[in-house]
Amino acid sequence: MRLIISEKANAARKIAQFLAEGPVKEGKHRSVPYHTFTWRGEECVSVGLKGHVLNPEYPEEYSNWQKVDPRELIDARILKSVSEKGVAAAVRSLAKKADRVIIATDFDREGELIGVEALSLAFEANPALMDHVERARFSALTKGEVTRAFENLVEVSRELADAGEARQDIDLIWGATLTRWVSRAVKRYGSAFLSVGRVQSPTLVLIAERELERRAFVPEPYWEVEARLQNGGGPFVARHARGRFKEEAEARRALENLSETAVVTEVRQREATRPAPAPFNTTAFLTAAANIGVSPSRAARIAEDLYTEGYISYPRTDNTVYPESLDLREVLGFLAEVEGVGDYAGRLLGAGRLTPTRGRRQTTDHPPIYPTGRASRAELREDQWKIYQLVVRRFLATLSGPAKTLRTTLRFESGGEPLVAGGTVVTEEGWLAVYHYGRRRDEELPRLSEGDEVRVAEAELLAKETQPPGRYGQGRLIRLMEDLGLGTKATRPGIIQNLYDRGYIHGDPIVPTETGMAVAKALKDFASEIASHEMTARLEKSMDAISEGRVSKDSVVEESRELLRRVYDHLESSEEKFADIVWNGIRGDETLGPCPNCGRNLVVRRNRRNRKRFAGCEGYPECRTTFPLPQKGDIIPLGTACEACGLPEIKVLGGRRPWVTCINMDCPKKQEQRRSREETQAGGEEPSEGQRDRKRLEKSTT
DNA sequence: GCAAGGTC
Repeated sequence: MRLIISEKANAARKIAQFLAEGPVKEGKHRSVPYHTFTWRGEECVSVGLKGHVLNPEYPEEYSNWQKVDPRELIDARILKSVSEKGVAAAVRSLAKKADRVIIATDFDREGELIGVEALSLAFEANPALMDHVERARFSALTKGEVTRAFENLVEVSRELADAGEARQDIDLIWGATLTRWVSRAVKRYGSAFLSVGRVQSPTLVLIAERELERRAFVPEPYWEVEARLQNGGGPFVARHARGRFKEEAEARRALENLSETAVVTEVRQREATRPAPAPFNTTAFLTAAANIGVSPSRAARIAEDLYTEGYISYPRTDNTVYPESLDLREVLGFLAEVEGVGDYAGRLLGAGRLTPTRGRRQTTDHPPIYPTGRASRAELREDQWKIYQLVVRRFLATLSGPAKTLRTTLRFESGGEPLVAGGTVVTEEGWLAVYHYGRRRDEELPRLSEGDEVRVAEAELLAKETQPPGRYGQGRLIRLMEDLGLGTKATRPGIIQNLYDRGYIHGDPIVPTETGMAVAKALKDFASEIASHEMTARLEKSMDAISEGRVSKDSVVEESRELLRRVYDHLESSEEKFADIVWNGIRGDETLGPCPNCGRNLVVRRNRRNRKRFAGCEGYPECRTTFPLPQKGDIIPLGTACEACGLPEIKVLGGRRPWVTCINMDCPKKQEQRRSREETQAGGEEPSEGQRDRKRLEKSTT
């Protein structure tokens, strides 16, 4: 029997269907499905893994963080433990009955490594297989590609797998060694540990540096002159053509010069075409999801569910060009019955030739993300429906014509001052009709011609300030990581989520905590190698060299160890400074704001006996001011004061969603909210946000 | 209680 091993259940099933001469028999080893069929007169069994089935880890004797010197991890042996017990058992069991094995995992570095991992399980069960291994390399899960690959079997590439293994080892060695060193230096044990890694640390540094830019930013004041003009119809807004005035006096003079009327001096119209968007690859999908308020990690999770339920295609792809083999009309056929887009899909079907847009990147491993099945709102959860709609609408947009817009610019003269008004309207909807996300409202301007006179109904001076660069949203960060080669399409959402879970960042757009800022700074100062995205770039080059047989895996890993030893030495010699930086950050996250009684800081403290936390004055015992704090969830000091009582405000993470409150249980605002709750409760209505906050504060402090 | 990479 020939055993065919692929990377995932779905691929195993499809391979069986494509190759089978006759029926495919379904079987199961415990819960792992496999497929038996005949190919070229020979019995074959196709089984799918679950990605990596082995995980690198250190031997048991290194498991104590306090007792083991982290330096030992640099040279410690690395074991591979089975991480998917069920799958491993199925592979071993099937291997016993096999006389040949074909590796059919994904055609990339990790795929080759996953194949080699599976082989180690197969050989364990049946050593005779060692001389009977072949590799099927296909880059698309289509009948044509798969049959071609199986008719042209090649050898497993030990070099390619080695490249993957070098990546694994280096990530574990650096990650584990530095995570433990930092956690020890700062004395953060248990769940409070501080993590460090090749991808997460440079990502944290990106966020921290943006925050530093914001802090260093000096806002400059400027003034604008805005006028409300009217010509019979509704009023519209025009601004002084100079835009930003740096001097208030100049702006005021311009404002005062304006007369009661303005005369049109120029009417300009410009047409523009907005081409339909390219098909979804993972990054574009995650970014679009983030823009409609679904975090990348949640979007990835939901897409995975929709994929396994058959609603959308495989969600991890770099491809932005639909393959020839994709039957666009068939997809439109079932979309014609989907709520909200049915009519649109029907019209596309009836309109004749379909010309989908194409993105820059064309790969053949997977198609771009597109809908594969009809769904109704009733059968999906609300967030699943939102994501399904996004994929469906994107697909329809890629088959639609461009949108056309008309930009009108009106110039006026009033009391010798030039004014300008602009507005854009959509003249031809095209794809915008179905893909409405982030669509701007039309800005209508009245139809005016040169020489027309309008009334200046109102004019005012606006005092503004230049703004610092914005914080990264999660979608923006995903794109930035891709540009810098950090992480992969499959891991980026998780990496970002980790930064949240470790207490390095919060909010969206992303705000680093003081601890996150401090860890980023300390790593940059004393272990700059792990703080830069260039480590990944160099690793990629080394991995190419390994896979091309130019260098050995061992020499690359050894060289990396050597570098880490030097980094480690430097860290050890700067341990105090390193720890001080991070402690300062941690203290920053525990500083809530000024004490109302003495002006010193209120900080998060714990009761010695019951370990419960509270806000206490750092002037203790001179000042004995305290306030209760919620016991559950992380507390983020906001640095703001409650407008009602003046006490510090905090954000509490954990629970279903973060909530913001001041630390004062007797705040007049809360009392006000409690009163209105009593009133509305009499009327049988929902309690408001503030009342729930009060309840939570009370509950968590008792 | 370490990382990052697959996949559910």
